[in-house]
Amino acid sequence: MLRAAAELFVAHGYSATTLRQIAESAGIKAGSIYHHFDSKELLFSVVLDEGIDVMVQAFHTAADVTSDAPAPSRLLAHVRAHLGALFENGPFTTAHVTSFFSAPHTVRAQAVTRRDGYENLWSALLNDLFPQINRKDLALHRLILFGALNSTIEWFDPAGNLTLDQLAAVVTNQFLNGVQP
Amino acid sequence: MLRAAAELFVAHGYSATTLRQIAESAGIKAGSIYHHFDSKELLFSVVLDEGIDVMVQAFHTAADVTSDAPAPSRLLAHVRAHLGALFENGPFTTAHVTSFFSAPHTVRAQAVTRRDGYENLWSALLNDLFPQINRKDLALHRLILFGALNSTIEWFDPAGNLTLDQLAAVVTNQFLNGVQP
DNA sequence: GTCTATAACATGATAGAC
DNA sequence: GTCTATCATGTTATAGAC
Repeated sequence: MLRAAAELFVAHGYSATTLRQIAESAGIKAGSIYHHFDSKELLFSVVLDEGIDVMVQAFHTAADVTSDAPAPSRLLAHVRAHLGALFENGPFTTAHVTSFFSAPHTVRAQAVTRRDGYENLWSALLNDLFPQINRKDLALHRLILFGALNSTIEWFDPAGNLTLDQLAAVVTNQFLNGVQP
Repeated sequence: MLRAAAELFVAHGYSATTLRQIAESAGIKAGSIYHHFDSKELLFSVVLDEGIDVMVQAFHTAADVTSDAPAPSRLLAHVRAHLGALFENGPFTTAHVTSFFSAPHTVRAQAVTRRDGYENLWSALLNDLFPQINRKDLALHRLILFGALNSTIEWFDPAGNLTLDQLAAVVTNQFLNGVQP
């Protein structure tokens, strides 16, 4: 049922998604939702939290596998992990990208706070990979990278010609070397 | 009043914004809106169209000014123009980024169609600037760049230490050369 | 061109039976 | 844990006076 809710939130945004739709998609009636969640806002909060968990877990898996690899390989693994969290691990992570602006302010504020942990993981990683670049610049580069990664859900089609591995390679290479061939 | 509507759509998303809010913010009553627009969807459509106009106009201005400059300067001018459309020219362009996913499918489909024109301008520009790179790769690089540019509205503060000119320079340099210092 | 009033309906949430 | 009501309210949209 959390999954059903997340899918609808992703598809229509927070306020356009009704509890009746969620209930129907989960095979129950609307009133029954309140036995599990005290409010619609709280339900959405749980969906977002789940999304963060998926991303954090993907990050740590990538970190374990590539801890002693060269910098470009490590970066590629983490880019691939983030994209995997978006495209392969359900609608929870995607909700952060599509439904964030349609959520009430209180929910947004909570989500931002919880996302900090994940973003700090990335900051530490980049500082570790590129010790010669100062941290302020690196923080900007991270935001640019995040923007590029998250916006892929607006145009990337996992069933298309380009695979996720290839997409990760393109984004990583663009991040490291720019467009110059 | 279009401006008031756009600001509210940006702040709360499509469906969380009510006609009463828009009317109040415009200094009239809700019923009066229907003398100007036939429906809420149509009102939002007009807001989005206005946003595209702003972006296209910014593009052409940048093109006129830098038509015979070297490639990096031309790219920088266009990046700056796009960011200017987002941060300096009102809430119409921003609506495309923040309120897109909370809008009804019909409105989304229209917006996508209308945005094609603007995206084609960019495709032509990049093909012109980087003739040595094949067009398929360049199309991917454009999508990555767009993602980075549009997502700046989630974190960039025009009143902060970093200026728009500096932001444009950082993004352009990252796009051309990557993070390596 | 704006107002008031209202129709017609959808929404989040609650109460109590089973 | 799910159901069937139902409440109270808010929503888009319309009709007609001014």
